[in-house]
Amino acid sequence: MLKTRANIKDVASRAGVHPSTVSRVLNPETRSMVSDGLAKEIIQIADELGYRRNPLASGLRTRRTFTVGVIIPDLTNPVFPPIVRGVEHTLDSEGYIAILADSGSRRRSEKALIENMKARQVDGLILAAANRKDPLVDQCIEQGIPLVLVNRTVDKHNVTAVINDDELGIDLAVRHLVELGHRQIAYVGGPQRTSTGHARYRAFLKTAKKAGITVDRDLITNAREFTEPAGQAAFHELMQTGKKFTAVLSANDLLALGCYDALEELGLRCPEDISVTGFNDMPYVDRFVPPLTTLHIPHDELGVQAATLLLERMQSPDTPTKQLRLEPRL
Amino acid sequence: MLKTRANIKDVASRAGVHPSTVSRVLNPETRSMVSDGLAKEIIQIADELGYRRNPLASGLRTRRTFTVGVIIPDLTNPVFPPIVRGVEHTLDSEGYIAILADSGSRRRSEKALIENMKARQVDGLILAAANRKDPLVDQCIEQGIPLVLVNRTVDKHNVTAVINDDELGIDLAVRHLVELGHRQIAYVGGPQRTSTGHARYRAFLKTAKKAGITVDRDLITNAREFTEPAGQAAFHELMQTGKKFTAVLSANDLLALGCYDALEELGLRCPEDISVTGFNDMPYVDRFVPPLTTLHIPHDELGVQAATLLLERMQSPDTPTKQLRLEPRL
DNA sequence: TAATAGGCTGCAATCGTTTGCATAGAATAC
DNA sequence: GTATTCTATGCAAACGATTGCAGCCTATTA
Repeated sequence: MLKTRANIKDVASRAGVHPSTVSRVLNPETRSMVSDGLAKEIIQIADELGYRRNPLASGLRTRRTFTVGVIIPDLTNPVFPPIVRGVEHTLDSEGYIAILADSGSRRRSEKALIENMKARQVDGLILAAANRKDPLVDQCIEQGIPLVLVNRTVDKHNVTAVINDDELGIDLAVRHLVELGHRQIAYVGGPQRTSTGHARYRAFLKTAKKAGITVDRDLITNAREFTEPAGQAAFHELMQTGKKFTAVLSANDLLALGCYDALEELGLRCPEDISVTGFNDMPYVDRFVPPLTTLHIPHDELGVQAATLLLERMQSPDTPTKQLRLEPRL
Repeated sequence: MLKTRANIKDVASRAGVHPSTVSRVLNPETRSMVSDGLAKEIIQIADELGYRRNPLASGLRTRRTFTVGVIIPDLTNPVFPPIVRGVEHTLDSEGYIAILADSGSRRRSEKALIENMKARQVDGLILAAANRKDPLVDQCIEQGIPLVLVNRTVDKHNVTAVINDDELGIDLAVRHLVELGHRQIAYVGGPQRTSTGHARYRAFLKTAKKAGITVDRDLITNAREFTEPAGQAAFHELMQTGKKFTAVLSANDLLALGCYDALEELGLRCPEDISVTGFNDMPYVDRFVPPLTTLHIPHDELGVQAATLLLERMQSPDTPTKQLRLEPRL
């Protein structure tokens, strides 16, 4: 029935020392300033009293909160949970906590979100929803908030980011389709304002040329969003060109599912009539009918790496920025 | 190029008043203590200076952090993201933030997690991973931390919880199967240490009896975990009894998927040989082969309600506890 | 032996707000 | 016109930690 948790003064008075001494003992950086014997004794007493440093008081003084903000566009998009989990676990192991904000598809003023995080004195920020040109990112950099992008990046290279190697991914997918004998491959891309949509699109152009297959501009379309309906619409658009194609590569699993919807509407069958390939690795895609060939992206690892890099940057904010690309596989 | 964000003193001196006056103006509770004219002026100046209250300092003094801890067992289980999102959005609209912890399937010492949250002075806690008898829950209650359970609850009724109406759900499922003509229905349940596993099990017994169908104890088995392999094993167990059944109702979608796996191994077909029904509403189950009949649980709403109740409790900690049951549908 | 260096610990200010109490002036009551 | 209530503001002490500086004591050096 403690009134309130023991504080540093309680420990100090019980040990017969000044609070500052206790503080020094409990802080790894200053631990060596106090004699071993006394230190042991203080630690013991702190344990007995169940003392825990008050992060508010500590943060107020030191301006470090051991808190990082994690902003994602939509937690129900299956891409993000594993990322967030990787981030959270990694941060936790270093004593940091994650405050999570789902900016919502409506982009519930991300600016306000970031303002809020800043006001709460987060030590760093992980952003999973950046656009290729993103004023928010610039803003963070200007203000010197340690920042790591994950999943998507921006065009500028002055930001640390952990992303999937889209070029490799598309390369794998195209080669796979070519090996299956496809020569007319259509492409359903994602929004070009995102780095993923853009990179995959360019990778497709490049790889297709390299593989020596027809690259017909009419068979390439970029959806506005990474959603099922957008994929559906895109597929119909492809059909309306009247051109023939035997396979469609889509930049994202949700788009691929949209293609399925369209196929069904048109009474076509997959893969007999047209073969569909996805990109992103939603869980359980292998159970879909028909099973979707897709690329496995190591989302967990994306999160872990992002958190690791952020920890680094928070330690020494002047480490050069870095772009990390993780390898997907079929 | 501000040295640091404006603080209350800056505002005060610019307005020619004492910091306490500024504080009062900016705090809705005490706003009325200061004259309207002055208040307006101060607000204006605060705006100009881009003043934001420092939550650390404020929290240190008031012991409120406008922060709640959200603990879930595994973010990659598709049940939880919508819950978390609902929680986060609701909290955000009231100025609270969510700090998220994924306790990990290994139950990475939840006790430590809660300790950590407590040390960080969260104003409340949302727990999605409770067991029916959960010492952690008792601990929170003892310590008087406002607490709301979501998704699962405990046996005792002295806790506020928002859960799915499992009895109704099972009832719907059983009636559905009966309408399809099934009379021998097997049941693959979940772990009995969880309220969901337990409630669904009891509901099955009750409903089956009510519906007048055979309740053969041999055709009822409870898995140890809500996982695919556990479901698979459970199904094999059912088959080994040698008893005949035409449908299996499983307490969770992952268990249902495990049943599919087992069916496939045995060369049986669904629904021709045996019909499988799930429970939980993973996204995209309708695309599985064969399509899984399952119950839709309003997970978003679960999260929203949990957050709402928690906000209530944090306002007035003595509001009586409440158990909220939301209705699922087929 | 005296002077100096170095190792430990205490002192007190500080981080930015909040809030009980005091007070000055205005308003009301008598 | 004085006494009494309000109202609106200022004062200063917390909240719980950290940290530059000062000072004491012991060990080292000349």
